[in-house]
Amino acid sequence: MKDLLTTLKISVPDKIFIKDPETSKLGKRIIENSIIIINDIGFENFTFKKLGTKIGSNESSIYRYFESKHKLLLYLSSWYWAWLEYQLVIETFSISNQEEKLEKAIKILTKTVEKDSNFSHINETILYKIIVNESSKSFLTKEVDNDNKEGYFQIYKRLVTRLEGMILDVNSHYKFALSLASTIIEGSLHQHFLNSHFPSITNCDNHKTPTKFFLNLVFQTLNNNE
Amino acid sequence: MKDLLTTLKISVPDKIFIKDPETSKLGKRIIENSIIIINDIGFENFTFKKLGTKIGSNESSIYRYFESKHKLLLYLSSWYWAWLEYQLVIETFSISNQEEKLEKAIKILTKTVEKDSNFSHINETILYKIIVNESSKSFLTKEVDNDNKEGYFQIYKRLVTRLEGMILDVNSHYKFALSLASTIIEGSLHQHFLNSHFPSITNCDNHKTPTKFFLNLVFQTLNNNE
DNA sequence: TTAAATTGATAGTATTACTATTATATTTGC
DNA sequence: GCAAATATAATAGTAATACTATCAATTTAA
Repeated sequence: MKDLLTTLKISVPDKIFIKDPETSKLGKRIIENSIIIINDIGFENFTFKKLGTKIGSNESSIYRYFESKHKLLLYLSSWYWAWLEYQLVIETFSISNQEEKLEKAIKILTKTVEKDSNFSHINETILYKIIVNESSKSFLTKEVDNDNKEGYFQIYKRLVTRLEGMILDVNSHYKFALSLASTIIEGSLHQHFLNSHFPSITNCDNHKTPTKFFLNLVFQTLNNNE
Repeated sequence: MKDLLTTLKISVPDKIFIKDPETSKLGKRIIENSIIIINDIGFENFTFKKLGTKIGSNESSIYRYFESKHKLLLYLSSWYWAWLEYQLVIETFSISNQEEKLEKAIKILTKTVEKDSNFSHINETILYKIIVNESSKSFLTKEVDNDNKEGYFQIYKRLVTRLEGMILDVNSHYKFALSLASTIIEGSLHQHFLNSHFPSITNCDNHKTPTKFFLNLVFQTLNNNE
């Protein structure tokens, strides 16, 4: 897996950026350090000026890569979902038993990202924290329909429909496969968030993981619909 | 129900505001019109200046009620959850059958708010849209732990634990009652959002409602855990 | 009716989220 | 190895945001 990722490039819809940050040293520093700063101070407090200062570069140079910090967030989100999708496809590819395949998929999609794979300038552990805390802001805007039309959420949507397919392969009669798939993916982020900030309204912790919660939820539901 | 609400006051943690908007005409106009503007232009584009212009009042006067627009969002969220909690308690109070009670609770918590009750200056239908689109932003911040300590999320958390109680009354062996409760409440908002903006990743629509999805999910799960 | 409280008007500040211009490096193609 | 193209840096500027402060005018309550 790791080896494959050193040669393969995660690719993000190219309308998201003005200039592909993967094509230059500065671009990579922008991505690497924006992840660190957003995690440190939050997306609202993050500015291109602060990023410029941190990387010893100029605000105006960053604007040549991304037209706004919102686009940068879209980029980071897309990158993360592409990275997860990649793992999902590789790690479930050879599993022929459908239940086993779905189980593996849910494990991948609901786990905490704890180890940085170190194959690039992107620290996936920190990026995962940003996804938990900030990624909803990429679509909870007045521009969401326009952004969607531009294709900025295609990877995320493709991931949901992949999971839907696996759900239907286990039970083709189930009527809410898409809703269940989207609930697993968003709900898992939410349970991780609650574990960190509102432990009184989740059962999830290091032992009772979101993975266990969703595995139980999904299989009890699928095993008992028609 | 409606009659009761004309005499009862929905109460919100009082540290959220500087001056209680319910105690004056201006305060009520602030609440009434902030809901309208936030729904129109989104929370990011909403400012106290724009609100002041709309209600023919001064920016500085609004600051005497809320120290920031974030506090106003916390107020609106708390108000909404208190309003929902009120309905939940009243409408499930006299149901003795536990399954029936939980069913009723899920129906209340996952339904689309479509009719304005008209008992006050607050339009619940529009407020509901704000909850769907903006309420996550009330806790997805760097200040969340502090805000939580101040008690700003107490009504929301109480609502989740009420639902947890009802889940446990149906199946006391189930290990994820809190996580299921929080998933129902947040997940339902998310499915409504997807229905409006990303219909390709949800099965939910006017006929296949989030209510049906969650009712099926919850009862299949609870009926098959120990 | 007088004081207290509320609201309005105006001004001011630091920061944000950019755009524009010009100068200086760096890379590349021949 | 050098010119041309491209990328980056520096500086300046703008309208808007998210406030705070002050003081005057108005309303309300004792």
